[in-house]
Amino acid sequence: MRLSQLFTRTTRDTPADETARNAQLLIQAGFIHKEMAGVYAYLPLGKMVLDNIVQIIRDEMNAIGGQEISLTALQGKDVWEASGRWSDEVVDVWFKTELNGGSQLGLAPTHEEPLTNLMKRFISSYKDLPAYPYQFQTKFRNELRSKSGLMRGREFLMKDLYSFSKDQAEHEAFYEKCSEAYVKVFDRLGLGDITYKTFASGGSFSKYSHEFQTISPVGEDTIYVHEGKKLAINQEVYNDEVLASLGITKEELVEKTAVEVGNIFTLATKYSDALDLNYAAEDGSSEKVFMGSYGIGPSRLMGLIAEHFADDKGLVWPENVAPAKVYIARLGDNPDVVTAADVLYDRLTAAGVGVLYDDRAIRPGEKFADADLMGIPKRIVVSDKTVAANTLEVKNRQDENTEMQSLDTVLTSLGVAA
RNA sequence: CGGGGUGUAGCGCAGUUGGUAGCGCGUACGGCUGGGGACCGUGAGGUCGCAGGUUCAAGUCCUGUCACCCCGACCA
Repeated sequence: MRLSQLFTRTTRDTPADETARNAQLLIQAGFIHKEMAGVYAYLPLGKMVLDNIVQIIRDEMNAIGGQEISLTALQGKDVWEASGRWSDEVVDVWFKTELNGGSQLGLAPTHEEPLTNLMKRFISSYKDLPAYPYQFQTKFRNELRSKSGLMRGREFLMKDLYSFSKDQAEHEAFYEKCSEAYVKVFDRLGLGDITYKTFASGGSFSKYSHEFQTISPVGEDTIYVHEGKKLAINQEVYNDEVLASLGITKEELVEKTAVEVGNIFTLATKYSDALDLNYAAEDGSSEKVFMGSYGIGPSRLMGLIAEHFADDKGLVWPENVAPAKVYIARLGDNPDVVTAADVLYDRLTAAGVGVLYDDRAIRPGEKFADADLMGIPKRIVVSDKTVAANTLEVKNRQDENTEMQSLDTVLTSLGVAA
């Protein structure tokens, strides 16, 4: 993308109404726009980051048999009444509204009920199981107070996968598989080193569950980490019973603050009971479907990644999620420089390498500042100097020093045939 | 939902004892400059959050209301 064409712009000042570093930087760099507290719009560069995160999750969900769907945000109350969750006393974050005729509707805060109900159309025999539908959906939760920028919104994106299994054994095998897939997701997002599978409370679903917690000073959860076993225990279930069951002593654990980036729950037959989701077993008897749910918040991850890697110059995106791999800073508009920069841009673009091409008529300092603020992994300068030497100047976002490289070397290093 | 704070140009802000609104950034045009957000000049840009009240006169005082931020409680 040519920056002369991009409609967003960076700003020097940080927004006054944000204290969360992730929101400040993302707004300053033009990645997002704040619509209201806890509600953010994604602008071109921000949408690219979000899409990259979504795609990584999609890859891994597909790899374990997930089938992508898209459920509705508008929900009738019937299915929720069946499980007892329509009541504001049970679920206190509902946004509710109604049709012209007066029928009550809710903006879905999650999707267990409607999906379970939907699956009744397709699950009638053991031959129909297991099934692993998942979606990326906007969830609406009327939080009393929203904060931390993208990390706790009233409207946010969530990947939720639901497993429908014949029995507990089949469920547990998938539960483990999904857990492994989550590890891959966080590795690919660059958070693997600081993300721990965490033993946690099952909330309204079951006694225990697992969360994936990423160590971060802006986190809202307290966890106890066991480095050797690469696992952790959430403070809410930090007790002797849990410690004993995991074969761990308190002395081996270190207290940390963390952000919940994923969770996996065993739902068992809670929803199949409530909504009568049954199947005919091999012997002809009617059995309840055994369920699980598995969530990851891509928008929260975007905020966390922004927050975690940022430095005093701005955002620093891991390569896998960056809106572009390369930032071409073209200094000046001498014909030879323009030609050299255009050639580089065209070669990379043709090869599918994401590029932000700064072809704007502004001073070099501004281009460097924007390249840093936007957090693009590799910056390549094309100028009179580089053209005269028949080279390109390359600098990685985190490095101080630059390096002169030939066009071929640059292309090869980016996986493009020279 | 309790406590505290803030709403003035696209963004960041100033505005004294009430007297009819200003600065920086950005933006338009011209000049100059050309490797870390330069500089000079000339412009455009406002329902002072909203509603009511007091007053000859309200950005400024009073009442109500909406929104935003922080701390707490709650929460993927």
